[in-house]
Amino acid sequence: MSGLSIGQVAERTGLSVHTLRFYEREGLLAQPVRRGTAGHRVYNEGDVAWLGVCIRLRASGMPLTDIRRYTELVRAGQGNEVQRLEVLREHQERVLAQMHELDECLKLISHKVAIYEGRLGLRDNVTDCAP
Amino acid sequence: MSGLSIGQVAERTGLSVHTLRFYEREGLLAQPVRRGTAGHRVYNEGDVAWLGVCIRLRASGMPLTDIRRYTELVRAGQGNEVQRLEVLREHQERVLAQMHELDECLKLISHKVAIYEGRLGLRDNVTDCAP
DNA sequence: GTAGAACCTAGAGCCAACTCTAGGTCAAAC
DNA sequence: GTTTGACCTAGAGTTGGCTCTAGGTTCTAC
Repeated sequence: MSGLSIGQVAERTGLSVHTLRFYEREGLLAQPVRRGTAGHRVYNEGDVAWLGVCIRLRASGMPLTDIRRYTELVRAGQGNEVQRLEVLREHQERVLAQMHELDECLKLISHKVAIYEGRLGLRDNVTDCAP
Repeated sequence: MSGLSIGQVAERTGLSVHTLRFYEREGLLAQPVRRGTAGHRVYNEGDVAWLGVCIRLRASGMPLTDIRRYTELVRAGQGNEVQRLEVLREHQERVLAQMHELDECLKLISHKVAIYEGRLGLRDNVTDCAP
């Protein structure tokens, strides 16, 4: 069932093998990756799932250092739930702020798009305005 | 009414004077900034407004090269509305995609937050689950 | 037995987007 | 008249996050 090569994990996660090794060096893996013959990395489903979490966190702008911190807390085991919550809540705030920012930006862009569509006659009755 | 120093613009936009000069070098300003005594930059309200747009675009992840491209189109004057629309629509798509991604991430984080709150007894009836 | 593919390590390189430094000008305040 | 502060240029340095290279091993297929 388990026992994936780095290439397989790369394929499944969308990360490059380079990035997978890099993430490991950076301490983003919950457990140290096991090694098979010739020192080849052997990943399991848990690793892939954890990488999925890391990818989501990265995609939402969490810096690698924060992901590492969180990973270290998870690795340390029970007893630090308060700190984990702290990290997560902090990021949650950032994500919400970022969503709000994107929303504002979207308004601006949509407004401009409407203007240009109006100018090009693709749309009617748009009152133009600068800039 | 108009006639702002770089320092004043920095204060009003939240960008550093370094960044303002950098953005200018990078061609992000719709018009070349006028110069006053001793070659000092003199900005007007239009410049500040345009910088506001650039800031929004940056905040939503548009790379400087794309902002420059858009700026160049605007600078070139009427006749390229189709291209401007293209740039804007492309970015609009990216922003929407990014919002969707953030949404997914937020779900994940909120789920985890709920789990830890549950473990800490800050919340009831949360069914735990890995990872 | 040899060619090719997939892996390994250590470390260099790259890119975007700033950010800072050195060395200088200029005007106003003391 | 000199000090202070805000500005100037050109160019170097930094940071984060990858991405790639060189040189090597090991397994599989021909």
